[in-house]
Amino acid sequence: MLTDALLLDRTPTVPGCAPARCQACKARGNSLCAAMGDGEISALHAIGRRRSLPAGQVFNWAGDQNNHCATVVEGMLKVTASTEDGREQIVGLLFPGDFVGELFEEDATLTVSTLCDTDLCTYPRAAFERTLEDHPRMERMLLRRTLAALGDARSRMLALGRRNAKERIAGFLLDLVERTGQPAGNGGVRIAIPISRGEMADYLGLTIETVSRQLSQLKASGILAFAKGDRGCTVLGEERLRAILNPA
Amino acid sequence: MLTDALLLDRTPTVPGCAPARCQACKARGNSLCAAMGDGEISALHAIGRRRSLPAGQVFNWAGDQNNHCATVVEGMLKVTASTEDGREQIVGLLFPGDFVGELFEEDATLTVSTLCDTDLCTYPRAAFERTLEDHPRMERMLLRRTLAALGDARSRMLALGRRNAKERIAGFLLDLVERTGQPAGNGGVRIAIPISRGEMADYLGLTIETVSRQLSQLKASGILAFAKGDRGCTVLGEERLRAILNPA
DNA sequence: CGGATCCTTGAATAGTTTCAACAACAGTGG
DNA sequence: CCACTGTTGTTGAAACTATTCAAGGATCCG
Repeated sequence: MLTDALLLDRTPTVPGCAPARCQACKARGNSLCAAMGDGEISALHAIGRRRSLPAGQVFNWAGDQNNHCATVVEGMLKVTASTEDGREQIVGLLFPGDFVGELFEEDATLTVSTLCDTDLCTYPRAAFERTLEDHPRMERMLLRRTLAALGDARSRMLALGRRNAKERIAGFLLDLVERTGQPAGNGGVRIAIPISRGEMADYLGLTIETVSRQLSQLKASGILAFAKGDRGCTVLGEERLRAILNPA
Repeated sequence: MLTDALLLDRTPTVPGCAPARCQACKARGNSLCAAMGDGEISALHAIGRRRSLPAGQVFNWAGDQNNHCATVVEGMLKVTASTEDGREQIVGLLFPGDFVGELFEEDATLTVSTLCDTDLCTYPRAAFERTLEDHPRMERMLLRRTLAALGDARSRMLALGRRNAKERIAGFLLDLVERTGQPAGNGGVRIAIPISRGEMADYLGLTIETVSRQLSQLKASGILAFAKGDRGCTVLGEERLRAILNPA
């Protein structure tokens, strides 16, 4: 699975009571806020501030003081861990509605940065943690999300520890099919690849060159179709991808 | 194989004060139960059953119905994910006080099994989830643990995706120093290696042979000392291990 | 147009796995 | 008691996979 997003428990809202910004928020339906009634939500609204970041910007550096957390309103972010000598591993991707930040930690251990222009609803971490205490439904929602993220992390550990390059690429593409797949005219599935080759490599624990070579091979064998400079592709052989991911 | 040695403690609940079983529980101090007062804890006690498992026993198979969760009272377990063709990756280790199980999932995706003789306090998952709802302090404790497990998983993703064999071994040994290290006479640190070479390999995403070779090399270079058949070793060069883990 | 970034491809290299053999040890049963 | 078997760990050699190093093409934007 590619995403931490979890759709559940959509509390019906009563129009007219929630602050205007929250009412109009695109992420409201599947963010932590979904757990809050219109009355409750003003507690979060009171401490939250909207912030727009351009693509490629860092929200928080590993090692810095961990003062802020946030909800993704629109856009995408990556969470990266790195070795001292600069090797990077993307340990998570964040989509609208996802929670951003490491709670209960004085210093950040991970770097969070935007993959495209992104809107966030940010909160001071301390204030957010206090709000969490007062709203068990929100805490429950966060628990479920965290459990989902943990499940995700564990399935990626299997990929990083035990799958070869071709299998990792196949798994990644199949995740994208699930998340962004749209039927294409020729019976294939059109998917968006929202990140660069370099970021794919950082996500999959490979090098840029290996990613490029594997994609070229899939193209040559007719499983995949994509044009140069195209951030997306058409999956023509979904079944064959599954066969690669799970060899006999 | 031995027949399933399964011991059930059916101590009746004593309302009002902590049940005797819980009072005497070795894990009480650092498990979820630590969040509960003596009165509260009887709610958990009411649904909990003690269970002893011998080493090498499976608590729950991936794919099976996910009906039970537990707290580790004594012993150790491993959580493994596997590919369809049988490659295994240990995605977590569990120690006394740790929570066992995947909440809010109908079917288990991971296999949990004992690494040594282990005592658990098991709960029916549904009943546990209900109890969780009634006890926000317990839920908060579980959230913190889950966040910690996620942080752990992410640092292991970095290791699996970006570190070579020697670095993974060094990191693993340093973790053990932190967790089980005892000063040894000669200025070194004595650590227990609680798992077999094969399990180390499954944990680190390597093969048995590579683990064995790397350990032999560390021994040859005087960083490590261990005898054949010894499930433990003495770290003589902790600083040199750190230098391996974080090369310039 | 020039420079920067991203992607692709080739050749050589290095690191890990695979395959194979063997030693040490525990438990089993004759 | 001793062979027999299965498990665990070690070591060597060969094979393979992914990385590293290197070069060139494509695209975008000033």
